[in-house]
Amino acid sequence: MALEHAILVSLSERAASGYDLARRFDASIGFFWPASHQQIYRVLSRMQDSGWISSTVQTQDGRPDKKTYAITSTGDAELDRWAAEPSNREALRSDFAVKLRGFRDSESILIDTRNRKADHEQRLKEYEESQAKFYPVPTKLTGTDLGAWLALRGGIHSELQGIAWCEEILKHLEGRESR
Amino acid sequence: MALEHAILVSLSERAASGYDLARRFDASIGFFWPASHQQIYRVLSRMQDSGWISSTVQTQDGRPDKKTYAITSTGDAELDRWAAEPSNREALRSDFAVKLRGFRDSESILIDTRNRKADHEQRLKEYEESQAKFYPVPTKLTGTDLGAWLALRGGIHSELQGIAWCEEILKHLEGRESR
DNA sequence: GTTGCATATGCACACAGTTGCATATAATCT
DNA sequence: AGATTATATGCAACTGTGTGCATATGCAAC
Repeated sequence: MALEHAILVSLSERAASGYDLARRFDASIGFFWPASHQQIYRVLSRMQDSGWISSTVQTQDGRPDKKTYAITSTGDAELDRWAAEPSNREALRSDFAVKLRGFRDSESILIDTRNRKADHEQRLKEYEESQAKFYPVPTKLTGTDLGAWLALRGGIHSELQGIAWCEEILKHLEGRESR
Repeated sequence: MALEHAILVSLSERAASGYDLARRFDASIGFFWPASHQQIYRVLSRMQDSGWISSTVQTQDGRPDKKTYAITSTGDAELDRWAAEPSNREALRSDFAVKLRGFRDSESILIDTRNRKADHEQRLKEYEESQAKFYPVPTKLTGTDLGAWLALRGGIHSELQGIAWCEEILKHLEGRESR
């Protein structure tokens, strides 16, 4: 029951179609809650049935028709209810950690680790660009912007941690190899 | 397709019953791949059908019968195959980050953040105790032990990062409140 | 003696997420 | 003219996870 709320958050910022949301999920909210367009369309129908959102069909020229969804007052109340509810800690669930724990082949772990590190660095770069672009003066932020910035900070912390871990692994495994 | 492999890793260390595995998952492998006993029993059946594990029933006195599972050579081969396969990066999926991003009520976020911080600290303590107990001299570790230690290091990094994030949030939100 | 806990195994339903497929318009590129 | 890309929406099947329920033994505490 959290994709619903991620969508509500996104729609509370601005009304959007399923397609728009799918793109937003690829770029911003999706950093913290990834979702495919199929999933988004399915959940949007469900949310409309619950009365959390309403839709209007727009005819566009040069493009297919577009169903734009907007948050309703019921949806807004639900968002309030959810925000007040304590969030439960997401469990760590890492394929890679299990693989490390099993430790069969040092070579494939090294390759994996280097790839992961590059991946973390790439993501970190995206986050930092986003931070520089949207929140250049963090001390002046208030309300929603402050929250969004702090969420982004979480992403940045997470990538930095991932990189530190990879470096620690490389330090210990590459050292062993060369000996 | 990863609970299977987490179980294979665990069984490759020592044969076990579903019940044993459930307890191990609560304590060690489960740090990186949580699983309930129901899920474990279900997957064990599936794995036996695939020939990855074999079982023997043991009659115990004073306790219900026990089905002990051991890894087969097929299972070992599967573990090798899986270890060589590149692991895909687990996506960040955080309810809390979405809530921050939405930022409705600063008070409930503060409560949430303090709880999360305490939670991270608790988990960190467990990891550090485990580290002190099982891997007191990391530089001397080799093979499986080195891998298990590096996995644990990942957990430690992750908790430290979580704590740092919480502190950053508190710094910014508590500051705002008092003004 | 009965309540609760640890041991031990499992079914069934619900819900969430992934993947593959399907369809349609229109602009741009080759 | 044909291919690709972007816009736009959705169904269906499968897989994985979570939650509740069911059952059985035996020990220890109250």
